[in-house]
Amino acid sequence: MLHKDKEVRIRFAPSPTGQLHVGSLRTALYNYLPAKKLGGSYILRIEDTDRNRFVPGALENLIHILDEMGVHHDEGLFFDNDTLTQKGNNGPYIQSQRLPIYKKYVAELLEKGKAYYCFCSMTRLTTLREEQTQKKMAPKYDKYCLSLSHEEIEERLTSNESYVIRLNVDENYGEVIFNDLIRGQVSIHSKDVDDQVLMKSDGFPTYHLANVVDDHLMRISHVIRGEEWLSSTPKHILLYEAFGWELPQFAHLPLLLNPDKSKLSKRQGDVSVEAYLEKGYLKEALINFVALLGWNPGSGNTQEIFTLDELVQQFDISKIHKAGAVFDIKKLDWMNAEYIKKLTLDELYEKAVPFLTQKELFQKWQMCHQEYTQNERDNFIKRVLEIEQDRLTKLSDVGDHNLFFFTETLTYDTALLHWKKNTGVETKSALERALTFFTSFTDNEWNNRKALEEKCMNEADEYARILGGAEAGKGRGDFLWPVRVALTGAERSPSPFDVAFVIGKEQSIQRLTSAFEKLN
RNA sequence: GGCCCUAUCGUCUAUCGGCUAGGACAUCAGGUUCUCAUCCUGGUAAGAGGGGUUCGACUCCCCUUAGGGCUACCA
Repeated sequence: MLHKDKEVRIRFAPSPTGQLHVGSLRTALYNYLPAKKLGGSYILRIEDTDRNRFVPGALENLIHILDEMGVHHDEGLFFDNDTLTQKGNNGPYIQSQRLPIYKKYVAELLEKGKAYYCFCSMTRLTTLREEQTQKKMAPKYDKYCLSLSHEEIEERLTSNESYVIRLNVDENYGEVIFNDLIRGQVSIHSKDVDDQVLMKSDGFPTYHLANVVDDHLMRISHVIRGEEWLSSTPKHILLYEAFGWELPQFAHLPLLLNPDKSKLSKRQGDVSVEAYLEKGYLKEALINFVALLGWNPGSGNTQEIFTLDELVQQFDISKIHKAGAVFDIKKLDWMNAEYIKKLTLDELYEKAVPFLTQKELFQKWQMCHQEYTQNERDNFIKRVLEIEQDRLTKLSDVGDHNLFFFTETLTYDTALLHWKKNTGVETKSALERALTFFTSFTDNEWNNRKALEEKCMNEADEYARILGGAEAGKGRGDFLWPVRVALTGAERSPSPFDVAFVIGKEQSIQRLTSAFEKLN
């Protein structure tokens, strides 16, 4: 099926209209993966033929974000050191710089009678469409200008009349049949194919012309794009045939969907890669997640977590699905948490600090601890992260679950200090005991999380034993619960020894003292 | 309206004629545990409907239904 004898050259050809859509990221990936898997080239071409949709900076942003996501192209348009450059022998790789090429090929079409001038006004086209829809017919151009004489065309051209150039579709051609790598044989009758505009009145080509010309000239072997292009593929095939060019392999990808199954849109949540990155999703998780929306290795392979390299190794176009896939943020959350758990502390630190430092709770903490050196500050952050790592869904969640790390004035109901149905007398003695216990620590011991935990658990057991142990219905909780609440003021939190480890000896003793005094 | 595509748990999916329909997320229950999170165990949950073909259909064919895409001098 795949032309193994032919050089594999696969392109991703986005329009720079703003931020990178997650659907586009997946399309990019589904082009990149087979290109790499088959040992071919992955090319980035920019399709900027719509001047009305020009967005300043969008092009640079597009290239930058693709690069940041790790989907690197071998050929095409690059953005190095703030300047646009092109790499490869098939350029330019931006369509607005290829206008003379399209002119040349459209002239060839004109000459062959496969295309024709059209001078119809917008109002004529609009009324034509209205009439057709009223008669419940499919809106289609009526070939009105096809019958224009050479003289008349010349005359109108010289008088600078506005015109477009249309594809001359032969209604009697019959079924246009093609074999889609994902959908199998697809056929659409030529009578249902419109005389598509190929060259707009502003001299720019439409997608259809530019795409076909460029794919041929750039020797693209596989055209892998969204399903929205499926119904215009016959136009493209007719163009390839008009030029006498060999067809590439086509593969039309299923769409990404909203929870209500409509096409993924901004109305129902974030759609840009940038937005997800800003929300604290890791690029690796995003790539992994999006890759699995419409593809999986199949045949009993239940692997869910993939690196980019593993995706390249295992990818197979024939295993791409036909049906659209709902973008389920819950599964992305799970996957992101998995990736966060796998990070080393240093990696987590590097990725999470930007999120933490922009938080008010952290800024306030920093104000209160201006005496801290950079080292002491980093040390504190790393301790926080060490404890939070298993509790994070997104990087932006850092600190949110454990506010008591950052504030020294705890407000809580004294009743919370008592574990279950404790009398309060025991709570007080537990706090008293914890106070002497923590005071006995050296700084060195305090900095060792494992040792701190071990000693703390021993102390809890010892305390439970003194109270009478299991026989008396007493346990570790009689010690650990009040200590934890004293340190956090919260009903839910990490273990007391973990909290103590983060906030330090001095602060721990201070909080225990304060709790103890509350009980008087 | 026309043309085209699609259809397995709520969601992502395995299955390429033999199925007690498997996995993951979510959800529920239990365990570990001072609480939370992590972790471990288990449960609920699916082949849109109707016809064929076949010894046998989730798998192949047809119809219906539902959803989606396209229907621009946008991509």
